[in-house]
Amino acid sequence: MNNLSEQNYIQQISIDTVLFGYEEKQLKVLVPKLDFKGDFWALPSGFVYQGEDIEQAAERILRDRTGISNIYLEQFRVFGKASRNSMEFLDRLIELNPEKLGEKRHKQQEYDWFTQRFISIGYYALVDISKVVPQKNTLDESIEWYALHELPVMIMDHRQIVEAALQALRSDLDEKQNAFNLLPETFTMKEVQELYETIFDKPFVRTNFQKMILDLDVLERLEKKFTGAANKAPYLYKFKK
Amino acid sequence: MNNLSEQNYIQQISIDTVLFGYEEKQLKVLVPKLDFKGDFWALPSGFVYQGEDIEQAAERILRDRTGISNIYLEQFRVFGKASRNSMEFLDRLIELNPEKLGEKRHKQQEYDWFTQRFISIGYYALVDISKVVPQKNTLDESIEWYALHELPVMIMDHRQIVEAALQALRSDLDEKQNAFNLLPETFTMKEVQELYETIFDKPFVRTNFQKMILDLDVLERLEKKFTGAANKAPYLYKFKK
DNA sequence: AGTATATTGTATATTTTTTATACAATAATT
DNA sequence: AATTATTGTATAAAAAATATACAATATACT
Repeated sequence: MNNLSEQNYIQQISIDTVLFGYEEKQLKVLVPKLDFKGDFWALPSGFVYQGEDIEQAAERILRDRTGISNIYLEQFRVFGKASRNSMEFLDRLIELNPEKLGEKRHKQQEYDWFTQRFISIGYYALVDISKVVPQKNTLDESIEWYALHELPVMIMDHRQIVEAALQALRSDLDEKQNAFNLLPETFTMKEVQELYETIFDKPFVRTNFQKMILDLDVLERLEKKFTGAANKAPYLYKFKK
Repeated sequence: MNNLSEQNYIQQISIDTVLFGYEEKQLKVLVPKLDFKGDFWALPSGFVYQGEDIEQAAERILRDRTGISNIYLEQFRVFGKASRNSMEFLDRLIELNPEKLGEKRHKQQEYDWFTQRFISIGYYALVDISKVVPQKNTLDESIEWYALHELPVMIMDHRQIVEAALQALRSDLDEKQNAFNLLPETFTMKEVQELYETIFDKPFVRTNFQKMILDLDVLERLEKKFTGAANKAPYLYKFKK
């Protein structure tokens, strides 16, 4: 651990991010695994510098893990139960990693900082998964995309945070057209439909879906995409804006 | 000021509440005025105790100002700009109230606590305005309901917080039926319509509005209400649940 | 080259929902 | 008993959502 307790962070506030990507007809979430014994997976998280907007902090946390800026971000909820702290998780972490973390008392200051009760601001983010090269940070053993239905067991309430983020994403889709942020630069209508079917976990009727999306008037039609398949080639579209 | 800096509050986190009521066909907001020279109006605000859920904190803040519990509450957004602090406001407050607040340096600790950069969690709440007897707290000169269109100039970004709360209220109305929390125990359909027209600032067609509301299937029809007017008496309804 | 096949784009029919209009019921007043 | 202003409900018209039909087409297969 770095000397987090000495850095210029706001105390007791954390940012937890749920980064969604879309690949192989599945919604995926970027989840780092901690470089400690014991299989600990946690959402990309961080803290807010004194001179930093909370949105900047969320951007920074994601930029550090993805290498890309200008990620589509939405603040969706604050998790503020008094019982919300990492004491249980940290005790187990230390118990399983005595050689690395040493005796509690030798790291008391650091330990105390971490076991404070934290109020966490939840952000979800959407990316074109092909643009991201996941970046381990110093605490990570790995960082990988996990399909939503195959998420590993996560620490604390991180699983519930993912669930709340998914609900927010679905709900936002009614007014915002943010789903297109999950797709590559260009895509076919079929790909859009598969994405929507994945997000809402229900089928759409092809012809009406096509009309509905085109009526949104947010797509620009490009050239055709010839795949070599023995059928009519679909048009490519891009999200205008 | 009490010794806020010595109390067991989480630092740099505040709760700002926008309490909506409905009276005389107007949406109103409960706004205390500070008991200092200089006309300072601020939203009912407060801090979070170490052992307290953020929602409990919001409830407590509103209970203290209204005397009632079980207020309908919704967390709607976090305001977290780095530039968000009360320094400007406090400087002016002290400047205008030297006899009461004394020299800055004599209250340095208190002053420092207040001028920290705060991240504020916004809650809006809905009440039956007739149930509330506004309670001044020790810092208030007055506390009054102000029509949304006649709000006094408020400190810091509190006016924008009200605006964001109103937007959230409107947006939530699509899925939740929380508007009924603004009405008294029983009400006529006309009163419901007037409330909706006030919230959305647009007219509804009476017959279709009535059907729409009844189709929600959240109202229970009671006896008629005889007002003495020379026309058919309307039914009273109550919000079931 | 001509036919077959799977998919795509669009048009149209059908159903449902929303909005507009009509009208009977009724609580006082005259 | 007729009059008036509202209320409750029914129905007509318009719009939106959903279902169905079909022509266009990129390639494979004969």
